[in-house]
Amino acid sequence: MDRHTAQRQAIREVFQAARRPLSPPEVLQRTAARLPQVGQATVYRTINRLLEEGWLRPVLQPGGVTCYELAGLDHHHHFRCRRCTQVFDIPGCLLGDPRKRMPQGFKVEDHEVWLFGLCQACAKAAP
Amino acid sequence: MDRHTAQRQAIREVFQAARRPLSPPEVLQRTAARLPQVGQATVYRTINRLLEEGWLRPVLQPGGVTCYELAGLDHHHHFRCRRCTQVFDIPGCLLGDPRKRMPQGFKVEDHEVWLFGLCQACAKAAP
DNA sequence: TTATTAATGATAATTCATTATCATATAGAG
DNA sequence: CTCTATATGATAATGAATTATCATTAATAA
Repeated sequence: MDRHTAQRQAIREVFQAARRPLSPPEVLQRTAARLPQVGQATVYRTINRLLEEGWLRPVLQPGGVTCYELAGLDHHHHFRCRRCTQVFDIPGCLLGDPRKRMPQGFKVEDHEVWLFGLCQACAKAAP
Repeated sequence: MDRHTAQRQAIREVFQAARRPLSPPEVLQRTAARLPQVGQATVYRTINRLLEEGWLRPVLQPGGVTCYELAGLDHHHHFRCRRCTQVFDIPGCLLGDPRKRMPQGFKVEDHEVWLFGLCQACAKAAP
């Protein structure tokens, strides 16, 4: 049976409030702001449960930690700030039709676009 | 001082022959075809040296092992086969201008495009 | 050819993210 | 309210990639 706990509720609300992909340490930090005693094992366990439920999905960074975002968002891409390493959503799709450039016989099923640079806050702080 | 060894030469030739990014285990396997006694430590050490020399550059996969490719190739993107996990080059750039979709104040410096699906060999084998 | 010193190979150690363990706390059924 | 099974928190263990160690090998300067 599935019990409703303060930890799970808080972690869900953290993701809903973030509006961007979060890493497990980020989830821990934000959840601990409300439940200071929360442990990282609970964060990992809850993330895994929310993945199984289809409420979250993984965001696999090139050369970065795995983050998680709400499942069911519209197709979009991601931006990572090289200074603060936070990941942000870029709405819409930036990709042209890949098929015209593919080698013969390759079947494209999915794609990802990653943008890198400075986020608004870091661009101001380190111009 | 820099000594010329059969291992280094072989590893360089493996990268030049591959024409796609290689993971350290792939480099080890291909190098061992010529130098059966080669150790993985030598592969890692040599890759690091070739990176420092600017002869290789890292290819960081989303959710995959780090691969390496020849530095100085023209701008291109990458395809990963979900069946054999090999990475292939996609020549040219598939990206539209990202600036029109960026949130205010973000500075885009770089980008990556990843395509996923089945490579030619795997598409034939598992249709 | 010899001496020296960098490179190698085998393997131990490290790192970092994630998972397992287990005693305790607590949600929710009755 | 009481009971029981699930969830939690602290921490140990794991797994995978990479790096360090060190005795041995071998490239190259003299």
